[in-house]
Amino acid sequence: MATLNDVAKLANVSKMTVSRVINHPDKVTDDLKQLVYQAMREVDYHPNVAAKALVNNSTRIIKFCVLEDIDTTEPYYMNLMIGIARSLDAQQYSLQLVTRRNFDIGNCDGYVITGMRKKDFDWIGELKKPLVIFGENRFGFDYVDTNNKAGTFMISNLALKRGYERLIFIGMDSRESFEYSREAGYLQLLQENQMVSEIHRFDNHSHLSQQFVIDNWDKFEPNTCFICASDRLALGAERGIESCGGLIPKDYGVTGFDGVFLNQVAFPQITTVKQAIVEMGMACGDKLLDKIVNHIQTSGSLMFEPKISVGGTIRVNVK
Amino acid sequence: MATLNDVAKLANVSKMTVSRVINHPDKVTDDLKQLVYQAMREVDYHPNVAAKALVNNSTRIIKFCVLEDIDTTEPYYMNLMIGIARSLDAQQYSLQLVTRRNFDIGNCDGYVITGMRKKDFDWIGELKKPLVIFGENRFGFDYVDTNNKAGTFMISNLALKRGYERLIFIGMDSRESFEYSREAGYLQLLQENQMVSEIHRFDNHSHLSQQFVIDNWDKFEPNTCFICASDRLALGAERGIESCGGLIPKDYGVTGFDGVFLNQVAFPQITTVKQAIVEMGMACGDKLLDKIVNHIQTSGSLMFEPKISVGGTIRVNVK
DNA sequence: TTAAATAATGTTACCGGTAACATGCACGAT
DNA sequence: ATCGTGCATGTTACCGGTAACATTATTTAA
Repeated sequence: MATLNDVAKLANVSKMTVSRVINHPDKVTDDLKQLVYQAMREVDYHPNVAAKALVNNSTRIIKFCVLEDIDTTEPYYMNLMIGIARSLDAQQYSLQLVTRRNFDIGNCDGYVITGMRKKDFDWIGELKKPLVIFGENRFGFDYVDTNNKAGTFMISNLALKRGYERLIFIGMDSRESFEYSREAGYLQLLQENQMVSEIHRFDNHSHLSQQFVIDNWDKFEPNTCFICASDRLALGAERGIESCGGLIPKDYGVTGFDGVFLNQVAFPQITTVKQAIVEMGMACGDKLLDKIVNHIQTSGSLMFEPKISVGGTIRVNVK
Repeated sequence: MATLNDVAKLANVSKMTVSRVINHPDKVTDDLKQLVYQAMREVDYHPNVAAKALVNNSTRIIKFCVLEDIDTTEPYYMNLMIGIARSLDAQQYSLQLVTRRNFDIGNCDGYVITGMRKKDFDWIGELKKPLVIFGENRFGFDYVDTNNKAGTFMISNLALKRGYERLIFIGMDSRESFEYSREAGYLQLLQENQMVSEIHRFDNHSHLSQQFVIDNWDKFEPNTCFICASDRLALGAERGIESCGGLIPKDYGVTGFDGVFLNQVAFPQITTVKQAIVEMGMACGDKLLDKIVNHIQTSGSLMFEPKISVGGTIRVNVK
């Protein structure tokens, strides 16, 4: 690999001038810059990341910390990682995947943390390196997330427009911010339309929502739509309805939330709120690097507007 | 952060002695070793990875390259990554996720490559850094994989033991090594039992196997089991059978392959060949680091024996 | 006209490790 | 007693960058 020195010799200048061309180009004359650029191209110069890291006392490593149980979340986080990695690569940072188990092992320059719960507030606050949280939170940490409230509002509205008269919310049994926001979107729509709300909550497993639908089947009149807080719950609801002989989407509607993988393997595919996960991953990376490079303490949060992904679980036209 | 020098001063020795205690402990007397260890503990010494990387002309970065389209494979690879990351972390290496797009950007010390197809043989052969392929191949690259043949043999045998009289294989329409091996396991069992084989191949999408079952429903007599080369195909077959009114597992059986996620979201859950993916990921990491650290050219391949994950798509007892 | 300010480039030292060589000391053979 | 030998430890230089300071050339102000 060619080094600064190689470039310097070829261009007949000192290492320092080459370094300046890269880092402080305004302090070098245009003539020299051209010379140096030319030499860099000739020897195919790429900076040595380790040397930079050493002199800057940095590691060029970003830890991506997944605090949730990985197996409940796999497909989702893979996309997020791809986004983060894409952003970091561009600036020669590399991504390290950690969990609660091995969080402390080894050094890094910053963190992207996801799956944070209330109880994590304390130790995360103690961290000395910049961080970005993936997932809304009310503790003041910078975060990136989907606009959860807008998502459920939007899809509840769609269900209403398609003629379902009763909207029942099936939420996640966790007192976390994103869940509140999703419920809030549903509630807002119902209030605006003077409808009666009904919310049930379960752990995020399809068999629980499925069982719920089966157990209460006699209470659900045709023309009901289940607004679910996750595709997993929607999948269960869909199965429950089908096993009770309900017709989807004619008599019963189901909507999900996430739009990663599960909505597609369901049959019929779930009409869901699709999050722009790869893009959010890139935003996490960009935001974090910005904080690291420019020594910014707080840079505010970022909400991505979700889109509706059309499947076959709600009617295409008004009944 | 404490450095070698800090430790050295505290222990009243030179940097070099401390370095030797770490890297060549046999060249230092026991007394000094104790002294140095004590000092290291006192200042909480952790080696500076960047400095090591600089002097060894290494990067401490391993690229994990997914050559397949990520969206068809998400849940699978997330687990693999977790395994790889776990292995690398222990030795202070960090993992970089790359795809075809950004493969060349930035330096590294080695590669774990997955989703390799025949056409990739050439350029992978040109790589100058150590590599491990995830997924069997017949080009001589070291690999880690499940024993695919044993897997389909095992599960076909189970179907047979449970009394299904006809076994139909639904494979993937790709002329890759792992597919051949999976078919081979099936074929071997059928030959040993003097049964007639029947193989169909599709792209790895559930709706294709589903459509196939529906289109040919009249040809499938009760007591048939579909041995599928992936959980995705199995999911489709399961749906096809159900939509035609076939009873699972009473009259029809379905088996899958992979045991990651999809088999669990199916209903009933798919009886499948479960791969030990996290462990294989760790093996990839360990193998690669071994090659890097010890300058080994070729270290042979590694086959993991799969296990059967029992779901509800084949009978529990003989009919 | 000349001293002082300013801009462009070069020199040196350092980041935290490690290899290679240098030193000093104990011990056995002569 | 003398010398070589081997072992334990220390010194030096270097990996590839960058900050801080030094030097030189060019302007500007008095």
